[in-house]
Order: sequence, then structure tokens, then C-alpha cells
Amino acid sequence: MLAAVRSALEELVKEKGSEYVTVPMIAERAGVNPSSIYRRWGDLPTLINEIATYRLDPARPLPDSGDLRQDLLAWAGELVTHYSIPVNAALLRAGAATAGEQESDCLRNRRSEAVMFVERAGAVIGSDEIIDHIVAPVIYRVIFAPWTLTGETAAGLVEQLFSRTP
Amino acid sequence: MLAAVRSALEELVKEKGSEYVTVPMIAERAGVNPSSIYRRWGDLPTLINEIATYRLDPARPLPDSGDLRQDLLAWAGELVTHYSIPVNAALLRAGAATAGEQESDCLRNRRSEAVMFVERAGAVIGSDEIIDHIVAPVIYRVIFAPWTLTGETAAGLVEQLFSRTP
DNA sequence: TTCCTAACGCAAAAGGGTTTGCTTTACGGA
DNA sequence: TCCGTAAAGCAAACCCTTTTGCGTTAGGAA
Repeated sequence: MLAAVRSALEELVKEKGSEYVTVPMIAERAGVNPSSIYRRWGDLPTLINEIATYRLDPARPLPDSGDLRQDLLAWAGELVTHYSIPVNAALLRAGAATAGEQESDCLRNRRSEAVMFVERAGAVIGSDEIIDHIVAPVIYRVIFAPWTLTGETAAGLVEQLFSRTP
Repeated sequence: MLAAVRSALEELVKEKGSEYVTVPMIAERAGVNPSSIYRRWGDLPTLINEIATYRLDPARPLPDSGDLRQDLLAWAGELVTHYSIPVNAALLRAGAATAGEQESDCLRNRRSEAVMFVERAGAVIGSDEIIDHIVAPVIYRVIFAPWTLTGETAAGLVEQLFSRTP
């Protein structure tokens, strides 16, 4: 059932936007009963939040070429590719609405990945800078200006980050 | 009526989060009839989007000291101050959910302001860089990690932007 | 002042979302 | 195999949201 609900939600969120999706809609598309969804998740925002979280597998292998810049380039490209898929972008937007005072899972993973890169490379660059100047611009574009997200976005951001004076 | 609805929505969005606000709630708090809201805005997402837009007055005077860096610093500080107010942050998050294929008004203004700075200063820096490395990090923090938004955030970002090799 | 129009209040009705009690199914351990 | 438990289906009831028709009010133009 989880799988059916997940893909139903993904489809609907892409088709209509998360504000216009309802529990009965999801239930019908998933071939389950609305009451099953209510019992399991309580309400729609909770459901959306949970589904939006289980994306971009935290256990996937990270780039490890030995060169920080190379790795960041691959990693950023991965990020862009992921959110270029409309479903993922829509879920991110939905997650943004429910984010708030505590860190949302969506991005905790991104932060910890950034920390790992930095530690592995020996702090030539700060993890905050990776978040501010690579992750943030990408996420910002995904949410507010998806059409500015291109194949060159990732490379451009990494290059700018590395062109700063040391 | 617009004013009453606006402040009612702002209060409720701050109290409950935008997902849990309904039209009748807003109507009651604003002292108006729900049907008036429906006739004027059509539905809740539209209302939220419009209210979230009319913030950070587009007609306000922009910093103009003659020095680009100085101006950007003041401008970024304004942005941070604005979104440090919980109501404004909540409205931004709500707006994020409804943003999508066309540019949301929330940030069109920011973009045009950036363009103005660049033109006035004679293109020593690109407007895209201002968006990517100042606006985006701020907005990202507002939405996903509000507690990382401090008094030094704006200054730090501007400094980093200017420390790049020309 | 009078008329016209647009916006709002009011109330009833329609529609859809949510809750709830009960039944049925599926799975795992005696 | 035979329970016992947890999850899901089903259907009815409940409640809130949304729509709609109509009366009222406010503001502007003749």
C-alpha cells in the first residue's frame, strides 16, 4: 500500500500541484480506501511530508574521485538531475510549505553529505559554503524558477565557488 | 476588507502553519463572510499567493550610496530582517508551495532590484550572481533552516561574493 | 438627489472530506 | 492447523467547506 500511495501522490502532485491534492483523490488513484490513509497518516500534510522525505536515497554511493572539485561537480549534477524531474520538484515545493522550525529531512541529508566532502578533503572549503553557494542556488531555482535550471547550472556554481581567492 | 483578511491570514499562518488554515477560519478572524472571500479570490491557494506577494513593498527606496558593495550589504540586510519576522517567513513558505512554472511575484521584485544594482554599478558583478549567492542562500535558510539566519548572514554573503577573483 | 453598478452579507443547499464502528483479510507464532 | 493481532476494506454518519441566489449597502456619475 505504501508504494501505491506514494506513486499516486507523486502523480497527482505533478498534475495538479500539492495544494489541490486531496486524500480521497490519492486513495482512488492508489486503489485503496481513504480511511486506510487517514488511519495510517492522520492527515494530508503529514502524508505529504513523509512521502517527500523518502527521495534521493541517503544510502546511495557518493562521488569519490579523490578530487574535491570533481566530486562536488558530480554531486551537484546529481542534485540538478534529481530536481529536474517534475515529480521531485513538486515534492520539494510541497515539503517547503511544511518545513519550519525543525530541520526537514529533505535537506538534512544534503547537509551531512556536504560535511563528509569537506572532512574528506581537509577543509579547503567550508560545508556552509557548499550549502550556501551550491545547494541553496539549486533549490532556490527548483522552487521559484525551474526554467533557469539547466545542464550547466551545476558546473557554473562549482566553478564560481572554486574561483574565490583562498 | 483586504486589510482585515490580510492580517487574519498572517496571524493564522503563523499560528497553525499554512496547511491548516481554511477560508472560514480567515473569514471569522477578519470579521467578513466566507462567501466574500470565495467570490474575490476563488480559492485558498490563490488568496495565499496574493497575500504572500504584497510584502516587502516594491516601491520602497533602494539603498543608493554610490558604492555597490555598500548598497548590496544594506539590501541583503533588509532581506534578512524582513524574513526574520515569523509571519513573513511563513508566507514565503506558503508561497513556495504554490510557486511553479511561472515566476512568482515574491521574487520577481528581488530579481529586478538586483538588475538595477548591476546596471547602476556598471556590471562589475552579474545579477545572476546576486540571486545565486545572496538571495538564494537567504531564502533557502528562511525556508529550511530559519535558525541559521543571523545578524551576520547578510554581511557574510556579501563579503564572500566580493572576495572572488575578478 | 437619483440611478447604476459593484461589492458584501446572509442563509440555505450542495458537495466533498473526515471520522467511526464493524467486518474481513493477511500474516506469524503457538 | 489453529488462533491472535494488526492492517485494510466497507459503509454510514458527521461535519466543514464551497457554492449559489437574493437582499442590502456603498460609492460614483448623471
